[in-house]
Amino acid sequence: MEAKSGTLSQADAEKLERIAFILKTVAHPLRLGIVHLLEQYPELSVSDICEKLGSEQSLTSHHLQNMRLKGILAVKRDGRSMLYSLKERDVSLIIECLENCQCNM
Amino acid sequence: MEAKSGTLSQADAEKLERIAFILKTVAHPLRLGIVHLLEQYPELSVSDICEKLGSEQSLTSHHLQNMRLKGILAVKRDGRSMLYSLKERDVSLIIECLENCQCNM
DNA sequence: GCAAAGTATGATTATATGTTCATGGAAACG
DNA sequence: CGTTTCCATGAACATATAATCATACTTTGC
Repeated sequence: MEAKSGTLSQADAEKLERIAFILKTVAHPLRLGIVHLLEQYPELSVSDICEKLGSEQSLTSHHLQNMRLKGILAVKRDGRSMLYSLKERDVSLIIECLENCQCNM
Repeated sequence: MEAKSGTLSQADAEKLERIAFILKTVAHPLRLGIVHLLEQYPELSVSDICEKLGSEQSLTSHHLQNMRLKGILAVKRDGRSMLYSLKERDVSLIIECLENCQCNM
C-alpha cells in the first residue's frame, strides 16, 4: 500500500477489489465450511461434504458451482462422484490465515 | 473444529457463522479500504477517509454506518467531525492476518 | 442568528444473493 | 436395458446489497 496522502493508486484499488472478491466468495457459512473441509482433505465428493456439514445436496451443489465459477475450486469426475478441491493458492493462504488467527476456526 | 465423521457441532456451526459474518461485513472494496486505513490510523474522520480513498461522502458514510451497526467500528464526535475507529479485536486480527498473507494488501 | 463545514439519513432503483423444489443427466450395477 | 446413485441445473421467489440523490442535522465562527 502506498503511503501518499492523495487517493489510492490504481494498483492498490485493484488489490482491494481482488481481496474483496475472494472474501465475498467465501463469506458464507456453508462456503466457509466447504473451504475449511477442503483444507483438511485434498479432495471430497459432494456427498462427503453434505454428510460432513449436514447440508442439503442441491444447495451444496449450488455453492460448489458458485465457487468453481469464481475460480477458487477445481472439480474432476471419479466414477459417479465429483471430486472438489481448492484451486488457487491465494485462497488457501487467506483461509490458512483465518485459521491461524486467534479467532481460529 | 471437531474431527468426528458426522455433522458439525453447534459450536462449530456458530463459529462459521461468526467468521462469515465478519468476512461479509468487510468483503467490499470500499469497506476493505476503510478498515485497512483504520489499521494504520487509530481514528479518522469521514472526510479524511473520503480524501484518502477518493470516495464520495454519502456512500462512504453509508458504509461506515453499515460497519458501525454491525459492531466492527466505533465513532465519537470531535467538533463537527466524526472520528471512526476499529472496535473489535477479532476484526483487527482477521485484517492483520490478511495483511500478512502472501496476498498482502 | 446566519452561513458554512462536516455528516447522516431516507427514498429510490438496480442488481445480486440465497434458498427451495422439481427435474434432468451421467455413470454403475444388476 | 432398467434402476439406482450421485450430482447439476433452471425456475421461481424472497431478501439483501449497492449506489445515487436530495435533504436534513449539528457544530462552529462570524
